[in-house]
Amino acid sequence: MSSRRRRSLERATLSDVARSAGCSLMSASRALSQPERVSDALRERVMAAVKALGYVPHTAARNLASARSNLIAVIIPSLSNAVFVDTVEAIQRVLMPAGYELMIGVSHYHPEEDERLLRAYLAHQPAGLLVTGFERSDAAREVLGSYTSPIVTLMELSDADEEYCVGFSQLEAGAAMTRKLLERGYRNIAFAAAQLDPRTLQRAEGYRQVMRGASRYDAALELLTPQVSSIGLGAELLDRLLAQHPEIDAIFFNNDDLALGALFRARQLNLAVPERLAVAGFNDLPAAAWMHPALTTVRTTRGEIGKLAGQMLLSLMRGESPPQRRIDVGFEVVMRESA
Amino acid sequence: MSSRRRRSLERATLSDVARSAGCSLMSASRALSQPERVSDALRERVMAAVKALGYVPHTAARNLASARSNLIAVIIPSLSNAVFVDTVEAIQRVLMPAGYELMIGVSHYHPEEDERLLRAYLAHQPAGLLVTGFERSDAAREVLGSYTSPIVTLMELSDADEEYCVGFSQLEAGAAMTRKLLERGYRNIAFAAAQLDPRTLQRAEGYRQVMRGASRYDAALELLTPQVSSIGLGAELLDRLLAQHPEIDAIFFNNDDLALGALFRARQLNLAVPERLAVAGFNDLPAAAWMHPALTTVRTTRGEIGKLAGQMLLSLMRGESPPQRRIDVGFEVVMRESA
DNA sequence: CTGAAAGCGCTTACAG
DNA sequence: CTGAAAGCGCTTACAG
Repeated sequence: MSSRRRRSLERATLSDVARSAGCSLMSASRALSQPERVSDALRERVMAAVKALGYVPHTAARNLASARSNLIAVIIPSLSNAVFVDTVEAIQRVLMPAGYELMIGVSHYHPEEDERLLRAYLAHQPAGLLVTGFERSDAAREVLGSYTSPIVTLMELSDADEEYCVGFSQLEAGAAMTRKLLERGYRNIAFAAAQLDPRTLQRAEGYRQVMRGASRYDAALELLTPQVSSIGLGAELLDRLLAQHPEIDAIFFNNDDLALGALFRARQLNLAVPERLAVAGFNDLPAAAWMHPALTTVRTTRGEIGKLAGQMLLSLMRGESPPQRRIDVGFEVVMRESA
Repeated sequence: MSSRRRRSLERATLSDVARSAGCSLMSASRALSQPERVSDALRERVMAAVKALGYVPHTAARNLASARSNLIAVIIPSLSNAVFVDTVEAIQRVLMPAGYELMIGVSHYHPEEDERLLRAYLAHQPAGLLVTGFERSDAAREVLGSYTSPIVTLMELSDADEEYCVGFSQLEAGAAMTRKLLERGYRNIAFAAAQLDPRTLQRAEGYRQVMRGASRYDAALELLTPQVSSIGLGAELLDRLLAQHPEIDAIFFNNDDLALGALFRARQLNLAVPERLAVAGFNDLPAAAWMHPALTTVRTTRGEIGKLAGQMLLSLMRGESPPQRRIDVGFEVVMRESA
């Protein structure tokens, strides 16, 4: 009668089901959650009532009452980047069959967004949390501090070795590609990056260390821009780098989108790749191998990262302690035609 | 004392906050949700307690008590397809500032997944629902039937005109590109598609109608495969089509990934595009314009779709009736070099 | 401006 | 195998 009652008219509750099945609320509850602990007759009556009323259980109420949750929050910086899509898909493939539901939050590489999402998602009491990388604002860190369920970090490896994480050394990957480029004889190797998220900067640091080690480091050959990565931006970065430093003989791009753009631009400019200019990328997206020349890049196993992180979280949520706190999935430098 | 109590030790509740602030539970509640209706002194004490205890409100409890929800469920078939990523991003941009949170579900083009997601998400009592297209299983339709909050359908337009939807006529888009190809003088135009979701089939139907109208329809030139779209598959479809029907002078691909693959393959085979074979795609992904030859394709405004659908949902959730139930955002045939 | 009580829809020990 | 009661964390009318 009160306006609160009105909702019951709109959607059936468990107590409607119980009434319709002629049993108590809690028998109805049990028939649904532990069907084997209930008589066949009761179970059938309840199921019939569920069907007749179109009953859909109220997850939030269930979670609240049971002090459990089937929600997993995963926070990634971007969905436009295929790397994270692959990771999320893999996570979903292991967590969904286990009865969990994913809440996917996209921070767009903004620390404030990251914090906002963390706050919003933790307010849902997720059973587990998957975050990308270790860097976050103090406020975000504080929010995380009050969270008591398992957390697994994606993409990066903790130095501290006291956090659960699945990833690879971004610095090492940046270093490895730079080393290869030097081995191939390139001397004036530029590094071009956008977005400037922590992983990009770690790769840049890897590049820097190797270039310094070879006494070839020149800060002017580093082009870092906070803009969003895109094919068009890659083309633009190529233009800028070559205009200012025609001596450049190779460019190592922070990701494949940028490198693809550079390859397209080189073609427009009739620049011979890799003879005049070598181009390398990062991630090995599907298009990389198909380009002409085929793109030299670093292959990352994000599917593996998602899968292993999902499994680690699963075992943590079961209260087990996983064999390893930190899983290094590695990476692979793939030399193709462009460098 | 009981094991139930233990949770309170782990995370602060509103009643902990109230105790710490020396006020009633409901004053604390009010201080948080309607800060202006509370004295400055009280507000400050409550805020201090919140901070000190690291209190995070329990969204599920709030939603349950208030019979409201800040959750919006959106169900899309894929995240690997940039089209849906763009759509979701746009939706998020309008709904998030309004205080809503997105639950993103990916059905992988499987009706059973679609149904499962619908069931799982509706169990969270979302304030609104965004779904992709109209086709779904009977079971899914039944689940939807019990849902009483607003629903807006993305991508397609309803014939019935009794549903809320934002999209464009996929059939018309397929027809328009086919017409253009005929105008350009191509005669043996093949249609190649993967995934075979409803929208793909509608585009195929558009192609069919136009080809029939021109008395050029040949069922053998339609290559439909349920496989997942990818660049590699596009290359493969080109091979198959040309092997069986060398007379083909143009291929209209169901999406850009496929068309890109065909362009790459054509280059490997030294096939002149468009002289020997014209290639057209669908969606106008970023790479399309950069290819060589640049890809002829159909530009779809998924950002617009997401934005308008989000706005429509917003006004429906406010109880308003939006000016239009059905918004046609159209499409644009973009003729470039490949056809 | 502030508070006591009831209730959101469900589950969990505890009895029988 | 089944049920009455209490409680999950919060908000909502209703009083004062």
